[in-house]
Amino acid sequence: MATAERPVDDYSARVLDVVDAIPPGQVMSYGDVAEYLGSGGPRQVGRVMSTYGGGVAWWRVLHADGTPAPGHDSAALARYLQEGTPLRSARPPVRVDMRRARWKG
DNA sequence: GTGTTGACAATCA
DNA sequence: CTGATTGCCAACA
Repeated sequence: MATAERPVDDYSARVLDVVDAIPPGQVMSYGDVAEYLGSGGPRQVGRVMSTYGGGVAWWRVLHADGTPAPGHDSAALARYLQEGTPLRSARPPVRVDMRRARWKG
């Protein structure tokens, strides 16, 4: 086997897979991803994102109130404007219109 | 085994 | 909007 791809855990792999499946212009909250997986909780998803999130569209994963991750709100805003994500506030505090941008698998 | 912390969520003041 | 509080789950010292 020699398939030593990402030594990521099974749970982390699922989280990354879901995030990678989110289409542009759409977003999911940490709790939504956790619920989608049916295991763990929003905190586990957030922890996975902080560890392996660098390989996926982390900006498509935000808080339940539509605010992007900390330290990336500026970068995330640029992505939203580029992807055409429905924003409620186009300037800090950046807020995404979860009512429309919320994606379900 | 216990206590603290965390890219959370929801509610109340 | 800020702060406090509770619930949830896992990692870490």
